[in-house]
Amino acid sequence: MSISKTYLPQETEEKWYSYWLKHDFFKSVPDEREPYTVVIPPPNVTGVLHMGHMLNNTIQDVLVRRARMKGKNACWVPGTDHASIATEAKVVAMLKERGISKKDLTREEFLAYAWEWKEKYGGIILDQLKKLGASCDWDRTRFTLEDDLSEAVIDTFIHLYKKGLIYRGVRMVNWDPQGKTAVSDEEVIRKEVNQKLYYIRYKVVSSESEVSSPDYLTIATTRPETIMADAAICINPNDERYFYLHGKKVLIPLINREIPVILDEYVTMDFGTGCLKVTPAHDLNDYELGQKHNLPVIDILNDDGTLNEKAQILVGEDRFAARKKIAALLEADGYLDKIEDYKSQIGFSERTDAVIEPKLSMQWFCKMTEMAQPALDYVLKGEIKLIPDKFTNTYRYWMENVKDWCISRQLWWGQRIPAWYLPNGQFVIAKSKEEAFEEAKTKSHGISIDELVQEEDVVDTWFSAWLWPISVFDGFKDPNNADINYYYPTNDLVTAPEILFFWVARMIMAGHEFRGEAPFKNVYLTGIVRDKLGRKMSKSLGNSPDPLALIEKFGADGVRVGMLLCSPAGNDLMFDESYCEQGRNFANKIWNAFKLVKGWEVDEKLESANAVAIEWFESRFNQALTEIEGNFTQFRLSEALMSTYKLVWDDFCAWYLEMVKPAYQQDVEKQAIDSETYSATVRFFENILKILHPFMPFITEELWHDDLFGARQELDCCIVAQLPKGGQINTRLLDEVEIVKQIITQVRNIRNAKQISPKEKLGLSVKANSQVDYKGYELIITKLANTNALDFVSDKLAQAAGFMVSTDEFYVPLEEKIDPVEECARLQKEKDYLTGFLKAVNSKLGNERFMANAKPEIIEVELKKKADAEAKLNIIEEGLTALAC
RNA sequence: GGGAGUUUAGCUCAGCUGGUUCAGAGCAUCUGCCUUACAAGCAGAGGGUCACUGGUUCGAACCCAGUAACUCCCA
Repeated sequence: MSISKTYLPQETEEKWYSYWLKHDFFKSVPDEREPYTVVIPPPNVTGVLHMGHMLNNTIQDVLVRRARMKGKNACWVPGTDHASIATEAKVVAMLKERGISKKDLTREEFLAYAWEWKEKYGGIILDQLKKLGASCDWDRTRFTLEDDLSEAVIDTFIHLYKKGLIYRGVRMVNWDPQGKTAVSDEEVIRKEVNQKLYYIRYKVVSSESEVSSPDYLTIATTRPETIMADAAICINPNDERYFYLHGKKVLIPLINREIPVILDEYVTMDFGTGCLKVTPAHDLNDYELGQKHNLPVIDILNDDGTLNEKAQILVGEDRFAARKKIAALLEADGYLDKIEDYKSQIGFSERTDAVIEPKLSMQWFCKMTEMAQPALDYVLKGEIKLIPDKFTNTYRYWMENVKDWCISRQLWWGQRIPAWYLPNGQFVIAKSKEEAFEEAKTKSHGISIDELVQEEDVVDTWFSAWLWPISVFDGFKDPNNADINYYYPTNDLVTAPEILFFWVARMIMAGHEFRGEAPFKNVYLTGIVRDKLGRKMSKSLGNSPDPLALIEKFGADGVRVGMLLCSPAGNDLMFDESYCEQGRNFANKIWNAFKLVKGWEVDEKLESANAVAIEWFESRFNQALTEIEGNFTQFRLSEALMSTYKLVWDDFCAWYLEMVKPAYQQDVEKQAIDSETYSATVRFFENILKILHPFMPFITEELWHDDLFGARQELDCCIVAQLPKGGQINTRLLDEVEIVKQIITQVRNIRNAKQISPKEKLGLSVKANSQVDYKGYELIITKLANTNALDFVSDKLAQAAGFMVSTDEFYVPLEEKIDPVEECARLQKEKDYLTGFLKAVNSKLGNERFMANAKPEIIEVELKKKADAEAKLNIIEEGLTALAC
């Protein structure tokens, strides 16, 4: 291995990913080990990798790799989602470019194009994940629209229908006039929009005798184009202004249709004019009001959002064009009172961005209440943990107020609903036309199979996604197969909080319904990746970096570290390239530490001089191991990474390696080192590679195979190495080394302040008052602070820069005179601080209520504080006296 | 309109049961260094009214009430 000056990711990533694949390290088959299972949240099959995926999959890969290195049988199942609306929209757009309209195609022809599209673009996102280092078992790659998974969808549909949980009904749905399909509430994005409020006069129909009251009323609406669908005008029965309207009828302007005035307290008296036009076909609240008052439903819109013949006027116009035109018509005929600006929330389709139209239509629904209860219980009882747990509240609220799920979509790209209609309008639910025919015969004698017509609609994409943790293991086709029995329930699910409800919650329902068991144990909810300014990264804003370009620039390891550094659990993360830069720099640091060790040559004749340093790092490593383990248990991944980062950079590189590295020898190619230090360092390095591997798989695998670590068997790889087990932690040693570090820092400080070169050796005298045996640390101190051997003294040194660490006094003799005034000031400052500190401690200890209420260990701490401060203060006093300040 | 969350250094965040030597990291900043692993680096330093106001407590970044700003969810 040639050692370049910096780490070059491009040269290693491809090599090792292929190597891992070739040796089936990602592959999992059931065995006697404990399984660790993760199913990927399947990305859209036609999508490309964005920063959200990067974060999500980095986290999954870290968890999976760590589990693998803990001896578990790790299985990460990849796959893609057919994403019916999004994909169909893309296919329609592609066809349009080729001059083909969906309208002119049969279902089969369209699907052929769609599959062609899928084959062409379907694998892209998975290939991108490989660049990131994702250790998925690619042999298990599934697709939500493949035959087996589709069959599972149909079977569950039939199962739920038979159980009475699926029904067909007329409902007000969110209609996307551009996609020409119903979309779920979750796929509607509400945005505040500037609108106009039109005040329109309706003529009151009156008998000739009454002329005392105004002969019209005024309503306010944002949707004048729907007046032709009005079924009534509603007023609040308590509204004194309108008592005269009770029992009256009015005429709809322009078309002069007569509609009644109805009374309902639903109407807010102080909004608009207090008169509400009731349009049951085009507004959810109006629909409910209409049901209550038995009003007719007049739907004046076509599926594409144009007006139909029921509107009588402006037939064929788009709803927005019609709005403008009707305003002009009303104006011309004197029906338009005024127009005001008005802000309100409007729903937009998540997929097509079209304004959602509330529309009554016949749809298929899945009842939720019954399934929601057990799904809620899993979370409330803690059998499924949401991380962070603040989401538990939101989850509960949603599950307690769950609405039936509209599962039909007016699309072709998806699983077609297994309903067959008879000529008489009845339908049967069956897996195949033949089975449907058998059942149809019992309903309608003499029917022929050709008369059966299958439902045109497909099911909502989530109706296949909710089965994912079961269907990827063929749990429907073969409910007792070895895989499902072994891997299910899975362990951790890593996903975005945005889909907690329409995916996670429903998977829990499906898990309970079809397996009687929750589908996973932990749900780790990542934040949304935002840019530095806090804006969500999106294609339209153009603020999302290209993930592959980032990998190109900083290396996959660097990007993985970068993603994790800024990703506290559940909080959004403000992504910035500089995090990846930090990741890259870290990789480079590891690389260079390796270069240092690589440059050593064992000299058997040398005595080991580093026993203390070795024992210290061993303890420090074991301590960090415990911290890291704790962080992982709590899913604090960025903290686990930070602990690892500091262990490697600070403790290993900045302290340990500096302590043990051979002093510079001129004209020597390889630095000589004793065998004990060498083997300990190599062992430490190997352990460091192990704990780094889940975060930085490529560089660690690369270094793992260097002959520094001896000859490796073909299958002896870092990816399957077992994480080091914790060992002894010598806390006294750890504490004392902290003191030693302070001494070194203080000496370096003096150097800095006095502008003395690091190359110049200094003297160092110790007046030890504590129990610390500095003799044992002498080598470390003299080496890192570049001083002569310690001079143990019993008196203060004049003509020296002094400092205190704990209660011990240190002096660095200097040639230049120490300014006694300056020295006095330094001591005085320290004395002032300690006096104040001591005062606070004493007042605490003198407080009866503190002594009565505080826990004994707290009091003990305070007593120790007091003793330490007093001891230190004494020494300072002595110093002050000696200087005669 | 209802609900949830957030607010700690220039930035991103820790701070776990209210109690260790005046609140901690990382990055950024400043100063000095191209010191034979690393300038993608080394050594050192500075930086805080813990959003605000009150309360509880011997003791509050932490508990309670209110206020403000921001974010998200639901209508």
